[in-house]
Amino acid sequence: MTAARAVTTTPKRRGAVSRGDGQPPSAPLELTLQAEDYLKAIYELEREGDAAGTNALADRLDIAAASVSGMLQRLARLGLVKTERYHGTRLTAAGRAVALQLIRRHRIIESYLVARLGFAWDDVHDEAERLEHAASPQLIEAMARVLGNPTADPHGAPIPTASGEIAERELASLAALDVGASARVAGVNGRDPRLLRYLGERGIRPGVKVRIESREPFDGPIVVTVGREKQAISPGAAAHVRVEPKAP
Amino acid sequence: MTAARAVTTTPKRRGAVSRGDGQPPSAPLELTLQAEDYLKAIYELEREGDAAGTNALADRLDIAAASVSGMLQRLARLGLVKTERYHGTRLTAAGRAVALQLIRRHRIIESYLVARLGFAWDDVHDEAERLEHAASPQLIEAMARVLGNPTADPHGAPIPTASGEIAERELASLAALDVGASARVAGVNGRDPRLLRYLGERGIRPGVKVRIESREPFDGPIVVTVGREKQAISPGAAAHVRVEPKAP
DNA sequence: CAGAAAAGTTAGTACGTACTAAAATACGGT
DNA sequence: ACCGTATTTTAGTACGTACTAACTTTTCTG
Repeated sequence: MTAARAVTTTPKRRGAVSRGDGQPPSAPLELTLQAEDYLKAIYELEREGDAAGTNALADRLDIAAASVSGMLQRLARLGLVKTERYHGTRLTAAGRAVALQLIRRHRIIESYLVARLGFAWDDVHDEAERLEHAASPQLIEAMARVLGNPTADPHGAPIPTASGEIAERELASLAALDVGASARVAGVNGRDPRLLRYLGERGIRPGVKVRIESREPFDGPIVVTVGREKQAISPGAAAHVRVEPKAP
Repeated sequence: MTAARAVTTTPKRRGAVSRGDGQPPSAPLELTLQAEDYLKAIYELEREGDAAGTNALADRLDIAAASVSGMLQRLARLGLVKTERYHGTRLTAAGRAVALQLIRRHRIIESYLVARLGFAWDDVHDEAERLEHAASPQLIEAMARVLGNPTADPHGAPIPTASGEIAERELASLAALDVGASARVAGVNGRDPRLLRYLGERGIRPGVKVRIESREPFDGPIVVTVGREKQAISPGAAAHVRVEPKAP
């Protein structure tokens, strides 16, 4: 068969996940599931430090750094991020709005699964991770309504409002507290259900009071009092526990 | 920069939507969202006639016929369909199993949205269409449990069991009934919410008894008695109403 | 401050999924 | 049996997203 030139004649929009939220006035802004994941990850990394580094992103998303570079350029083209060549990436206002909506979806879904469908708090992350890309705003708001518009998810993380405001508290990591300090557990970061279960079994859950008893050198265990029991946990695990420091 | 040969070194699996149902023993079988949509559409077309034609599929999925051809070859490679060149496509047993699981997901989600989240029966299709690809088996079974394992969705369509059995009833189209015949509405086919709402407003809903009063020639309206009122509807709309014929 | 290590980018490739245009096949009616 | 139309497939292209390899830039350390 001989050559046939394909004359590009405005094909229709493809690849993006339509969530059926018809916004006729202005921007359609349909993002792919992957793009959404990047934005959320950038948001989180920005919160944990400064601009999100390419390798850190690659690590978190389990994607090769080179691929991340490429995607960041695409997101920059869409006006969702601002990348400073060789110096990390930040969300623009538009990008942050998308990320916050995703986080709202995620946390409401987690809350709903635990409250209404009998899921364990340590077993909802992956489910929410998938559903957050598929759920329409109507579904999310219906879930929120049924739950009485919760303000925190089962891990203690605050839920952004529908208009994208989030009550970020000043939190420290359990691993960073001094010996003798007391704190209230605000939440537990982390995607790994085993870690969540492990901590949960030791009583480390949102709302619980803890006190640092001692810490061993050379990355040794941290001993904390939880309720009336003492628990020795690794600094690695403790790093995922977000706490609200208290006066002794 | 000079040429660099990319040496293919077994990259990791990509593109498919992992639903987190870890089946370590045999087949992973992770399908993309699109592949799943094709399988469902083929299932439906097979039920409405014989092998699914490429154009019919293209029509239903709103995709160019050429693209459908390509995808069918991929699905055939995966052993999910059997295509007889130029003569339509059928699901294999494996393909049918996937389609039935999707239909189960879809119908349970629809049921749940109506029963627990205040959605209107004519407004759940699109939401379910997206969620069915993201929901894990655990979520689906949790929803089913909460609802008491329903056997039909809000449109009256039967829900396949978790093991893939479906109670397909012998149904006729309202458009095909003779004048004077009575029937019970079993369900309404269709993705178009306007049609569903239109019919619903006229009392045509699953479970309702109808009687054909008259039909006009040249594709004219069909007059049916619904409850104690007479309604004149177009044959096009009537064709979407599935009924269980009854003795007069 | 130089050189090594770390971090990031570019180049080239692959695959899934879509498109248009054009060719091939099948089918119904004269 | 033939011809035109409908259906389907192939050819060629595009784009998003991923990969590895190789290169560049920045940062850290002796």
